[in-house]
Amino acid sequence: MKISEAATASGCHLETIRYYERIGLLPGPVRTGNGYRVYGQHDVARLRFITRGRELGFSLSEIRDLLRLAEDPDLSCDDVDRLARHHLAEIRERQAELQQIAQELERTIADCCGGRRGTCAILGGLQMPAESV
Amino acid sequence: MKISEAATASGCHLETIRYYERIGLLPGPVRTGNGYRVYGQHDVARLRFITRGRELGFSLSEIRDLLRLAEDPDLSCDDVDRLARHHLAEIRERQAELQQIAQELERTIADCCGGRRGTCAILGGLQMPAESV
DNA sequence: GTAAAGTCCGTAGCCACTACAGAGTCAAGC
DNA sequence: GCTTGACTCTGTAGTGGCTACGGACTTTAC
Repeated sequence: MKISEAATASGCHLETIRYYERIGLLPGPVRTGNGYRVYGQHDVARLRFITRGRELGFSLSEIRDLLRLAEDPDLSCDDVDRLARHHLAEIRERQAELQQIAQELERTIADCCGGRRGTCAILGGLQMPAESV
Repeated sequence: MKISEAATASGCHLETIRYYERIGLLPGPVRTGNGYRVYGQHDVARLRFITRGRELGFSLSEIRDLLRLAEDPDLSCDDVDRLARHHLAEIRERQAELQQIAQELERTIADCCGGRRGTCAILGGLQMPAESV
């Protein structure tokens, strides 16, 4: 199939497919006589793996590791498990950060009296350094 | 004060201060005869405002808006409030996304039997497109 | 035969910095 | 006065993960 079909089949943007090839995440596919790229089911599966990994918040370099692990049948999946757990821990951390940000924002918004500039609690809150809030 | 002192006082990285100046977020300061930048308390306050806004997850362009609103005393703070609420909504959205990702990751990790590659639930889960998981 | 759509490649842009090179300046110690 | 080291200046390039564009070529549909 051609690149646009591979894009549709994998849910991956056409230009992104070329980008993945450029950075070596996707092997360069077979070409037709005119130079057009030709993809097979295996490529689509790989693209879906990458896309799904991105959706789950893995970085491309983590996905590169996962792909390598997935393609070496001699290794146990301990490394995969470790990578996934590490990533989960990072997500949990990010969640906690966002929760704190949300709470601070909510408090500041609640303090806003809707009045004039001088009394605006939102702008006032932004003046303060983090440790004093 | 010089740029390194302003950096210390504001909690903003020295190179970042120059960057903010370059993109027009911070007005170019007075210079001494030798070309060194000289900052005052007002600049430090502005830098703190920016830094704090970044900590709260506002983009630089949102912060630009907030600064403009903060500096125009004729406007009521409704716009500030609206911006903050909009931002909060985005954070809540991002939290929900992360929660879903975390749940999927946890489920996949739990399904992992720690066995061989062929039965690895983590890699298997990554093969699937999002809508089928 | 022609027009539209698809593909190619290379490059530049996005955000929010961060880092570096190479030059100039300043303060302290000898 | 001279050296040393710390500081500052400017401009540019790198990061990640794309996305968009220009200009050339090919294919497809009518």
